[in-house]
Amino acid sequence: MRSVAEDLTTRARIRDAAIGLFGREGFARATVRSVASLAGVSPALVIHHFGSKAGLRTACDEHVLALTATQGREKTDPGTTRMLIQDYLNHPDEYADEIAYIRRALSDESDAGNAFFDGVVNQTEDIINAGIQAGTIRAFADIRATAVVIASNSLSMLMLGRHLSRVLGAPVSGPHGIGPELLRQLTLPALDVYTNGFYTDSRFLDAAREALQQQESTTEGSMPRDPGNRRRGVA
Amino acid sequence: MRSVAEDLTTRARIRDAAIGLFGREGFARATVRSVASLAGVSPALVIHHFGSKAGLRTACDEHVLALTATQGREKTDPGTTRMLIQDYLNHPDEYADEIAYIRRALSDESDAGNAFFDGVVNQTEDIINAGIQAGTIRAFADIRATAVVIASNSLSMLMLGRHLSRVLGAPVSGPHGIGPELLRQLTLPALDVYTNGFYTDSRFLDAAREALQQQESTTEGSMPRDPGNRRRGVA
DNA sequence: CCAGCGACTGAACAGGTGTTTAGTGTTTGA
DNA sequence: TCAAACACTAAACACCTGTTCAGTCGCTGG
Repeated sequence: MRSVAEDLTTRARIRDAAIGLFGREGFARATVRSVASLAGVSPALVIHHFGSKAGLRTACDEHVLALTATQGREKTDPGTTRMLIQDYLNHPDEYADEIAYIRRALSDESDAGNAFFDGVVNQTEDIINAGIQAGTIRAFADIRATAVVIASNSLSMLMLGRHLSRVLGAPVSGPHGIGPELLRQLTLPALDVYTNGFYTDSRFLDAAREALQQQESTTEGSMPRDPGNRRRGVA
Repeated sequence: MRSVAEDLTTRARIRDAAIGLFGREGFARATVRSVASLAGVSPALVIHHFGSKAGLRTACDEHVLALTATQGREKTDPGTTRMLIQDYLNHPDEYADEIAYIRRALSDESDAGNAFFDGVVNQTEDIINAGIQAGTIRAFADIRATAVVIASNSLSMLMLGRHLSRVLGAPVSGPHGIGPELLRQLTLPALDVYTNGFYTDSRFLDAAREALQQQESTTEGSMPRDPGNRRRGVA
């Protein structure tokens, strides 16, 4: 849920205007002047409060990240998730700016985008582990990689929302294009694939497994196998 | 495969430099001057050849779109697809600029991005139909929506490549971040989900179906059901 | 031979950019 | 009560942007 208190500090008003504008136009195309005029202040005041345009961006990053972190907790509980989704379906516009901003952050490869993606992957991994223990989710060989695949699939709707809506003829709502009608059309097909699979049998999987093993044996040890971020990589 | 003829027209050199720069920096941040210096010419010549920066972008759009259209044909044949993938794995750098450019076009919601996405969805639909007839792919209720889901999932790797590589500790190669090691790590988990599903049974699917039917009956007829682009939407 | 044409450049232009500066009032705290 | 701190602005700054202009070079057809 979301409190709609509109008595914000000027600083906060500028920041929110920037979040909306950065999400809609991108960081490069949104100007300090446009942010200022949207917030109803002078350009100089924007700099006065945030030091520079980059500083404003950092403040936006931190704000959006803090918001999503609060909502991200306890997502392992399916009830909470459902509540969040229903809340979104009832008040799509209130989240629109932040969603669009996150999409931009993920595209621009900013630190905030990195942190957000890491968080989603870690949450997905938690959900998978909980689901395996509850017996609702299959016990995968490489849970981390599976979490990455699932997280990536989920975020594709965020990244490509406008395209999905356009192709399916659903109304393109908000700066991200994800409206209730789009969710209505995609939920069952997506869950169907996740439940019954896409292929009829394991032919493709087996072929890929063999191909990879073959390649593995020919290039043995040539890859320096960086362990990387394979758990808890949040900044 | 790809011919590596480096005796290009100046016009083509400028265009290729622009494709690389637009993909790496984005259209707004890449300047005419930077394109010119990368191509080794004066800024004025860029305008002389393409009329304006927007004209240059249009030329890049058309060029990349033409390239991908050639490669997109006959993807229904699994052999062709495999050849393309292997070709990519052997020469990842040659495609890097175009891949990054397409990623940008999909993000910026340009006409080229729209056309590209529509093409991918239509090809996916063709593949599904062929697979259903061949018995390798399940016969889905809503083939179009399923194609959208699958296409969107596939393109998520393109959109989020850098994040995927970072989280999995795979080397971030090229401006898009998709390297052979990333493919190696994700192929089996992805195919596993597509083959055996993600959930152990149809509990989630059934719950969603019921929830949607319930919602359907309460909001009956309130939605203006635009048929939209539900087939062959390429420009 | 040379007029004409296209590729190409250096310099300039107008407008937009982020940022600074000097200066408003207005609040606050001793 | 007065000075310091604050929120805020108009105007200017230096720089960067896309684009134009005048002009040079080299080639090519008559």
